[in-house]
Amino acid sequence: MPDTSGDRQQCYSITELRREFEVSARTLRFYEDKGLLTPARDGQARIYSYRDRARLKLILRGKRVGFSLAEIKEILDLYNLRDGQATQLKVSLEKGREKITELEHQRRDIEEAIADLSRTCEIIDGMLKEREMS
Amino acid sequence: MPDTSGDRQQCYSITELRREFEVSARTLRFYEDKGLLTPARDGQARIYSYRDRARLKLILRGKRVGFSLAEIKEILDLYNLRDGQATQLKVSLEKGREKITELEHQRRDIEEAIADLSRTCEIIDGMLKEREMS
DNA sequence: TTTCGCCCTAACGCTAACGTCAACGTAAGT
DNA sequence: ACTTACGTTGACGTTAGCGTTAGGGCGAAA
Repeated sequence: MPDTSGDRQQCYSITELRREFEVSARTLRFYEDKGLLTPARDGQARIYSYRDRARLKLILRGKRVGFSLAEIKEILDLYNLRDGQATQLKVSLEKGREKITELEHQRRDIEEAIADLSRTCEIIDGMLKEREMS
Repeated sequence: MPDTSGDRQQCYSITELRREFEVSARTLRFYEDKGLLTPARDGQARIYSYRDRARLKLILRGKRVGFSLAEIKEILDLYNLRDGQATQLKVSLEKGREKITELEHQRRDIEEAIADLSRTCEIIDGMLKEREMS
């Protein structure tokens, strides 16, 4: 019987992580300061687990879609609920659904922006082709 | 024959605009400082045209989708090309298409974020229902 | 006339999200 | 023994995007 339990010994140093995601070490420490990441320690050195890596991924995506670090923290906390009182769970559920509708609005904004820009690009393209005629 | 040309005499004071879009007057002036808006003047007072209003709309949407004011300015400039050399037009076209692919990436990010959050919300929901059983 | 309400400029203040620099420890290669 | 690479903790600097006084003008209502 193979041991499938503690097998995920995937660990990362700070430089491994910063290279993979192209962020500075400063940034990773900053996120830790803000409670977004909580890597283990080997003496002083930080050791990032697979879960830390996953969280970082979420953080960066959150940033790309325009969330502040504070908001991202809220979202990360959502993924951390194993325990928690029922009332607390309800609050979290509420927050999660709010974020979702927020994201859906953003998606619409983005689609409109894409549509507008596409139209404009085609107009410019048209202007260029007209000039080629002359 | 009705005059369809100069008919759009739609003008807005700074307070009208700030109320409609729920931004501060300071913000509108700031955007002007940054060259994002260029309202006409009546003495010192700003007079915003219908086009200014449209630009503001674009600015705010740009912000919502995470563009910096500098990037938004670039985009706004795209909408302003009536003149311009052919080479300049090509550059603009290039920029516009870059923004579009950027936006498409963002849309994917957002869709993934929505999917993740939805799953998490359902899990939390499941946890709540389990507790109701006991 | 005084008080409103709306408008202006100029300039300092503030928060977020890091960058950057100083000063230091440790472990490995030469 | 020295350098090089990687790690650490402060702590100050920087940029963007406004907020917030401070100080004043203009026209209508009381």
